[in-house]
Amino acid sequence: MTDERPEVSRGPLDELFGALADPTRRFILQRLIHQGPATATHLAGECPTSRDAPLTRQAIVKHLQILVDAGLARPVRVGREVRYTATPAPLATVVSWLTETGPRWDRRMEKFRGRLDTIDDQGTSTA
Amino acid sequence: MTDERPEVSRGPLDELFGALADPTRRFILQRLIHQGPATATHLAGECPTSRDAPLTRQAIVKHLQILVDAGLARPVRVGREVRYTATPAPLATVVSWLTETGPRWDRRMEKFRGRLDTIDDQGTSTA
DNA sequence: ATTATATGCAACTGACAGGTTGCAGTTCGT
DNA sequence: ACGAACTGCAACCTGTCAGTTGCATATAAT
Repeated sequence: MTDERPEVSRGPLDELFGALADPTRRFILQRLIHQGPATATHLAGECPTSRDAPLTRQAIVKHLQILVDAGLARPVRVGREVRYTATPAPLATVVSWLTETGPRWDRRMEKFRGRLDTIDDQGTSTA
Repeated sequence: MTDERPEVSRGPLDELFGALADPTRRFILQRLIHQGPATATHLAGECPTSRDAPLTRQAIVKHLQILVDAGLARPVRVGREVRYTATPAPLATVVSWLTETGPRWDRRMEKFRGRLDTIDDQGTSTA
């Protein structure tokens, strides 16, 4: 009982929103979802940089780690390479927060909330 | 057209997701939405801190500025005080991105996308 | 065995975010 | 007019984030 205040969130929303706050991370996530799993080395050659030089593999690795920490991706070791798979399920948490945030939104989106729970760890089968 | 690469987003999504990535900011936003407009000074006394000391007014002001920059709040001067009002309309952009991101999500959420546009624009007009 | 490819780890840099303090300028109330 | 309350601005501190480089290590192919 040392703590009786509302206590600032500190939940997964910080990691989720934080992960999505970076354009490179959003690019990677969409890339993994739409084109399937890929390795950090491979992604390094694909990510747009807004500069002329491409991003380093290590930079990508760090971004991927943040996505993994947020629960949005999962590394799978295949021989000497590590293949990252998108696991977009936690996005439902974000949508959930958004729909609970607006006053009229609540009215408008209430009926969808139940369906969002049916989203699974699909993204792309690990195979 | 000197640029033929996909060019990393750089859009409002960075500011939107970035604004929502902080628990204090989420608290303020919800506070403004649910309890109505308030001044920075007033909010300073309400925000949970996870520490024993409350946040400074200046800290709140900075948070509010970030929300304003993201289009999620709007300052209204009333005499000597500045009352901040929530303008949650841009959240539709976030939901929109989320619904366009998943493959099956698209199927599942496609029918809602049109309705999201009906959320009223209370203050997105920075111009 | 040797070489090429891919990941893992650590140190380092530059920039920005969150937060504080102090002070100056405005507006309200009496 | 005078003091109280509120906002605005600027400097400053600290930690974290994005990104890089260099090197070590593990696996695959020949």
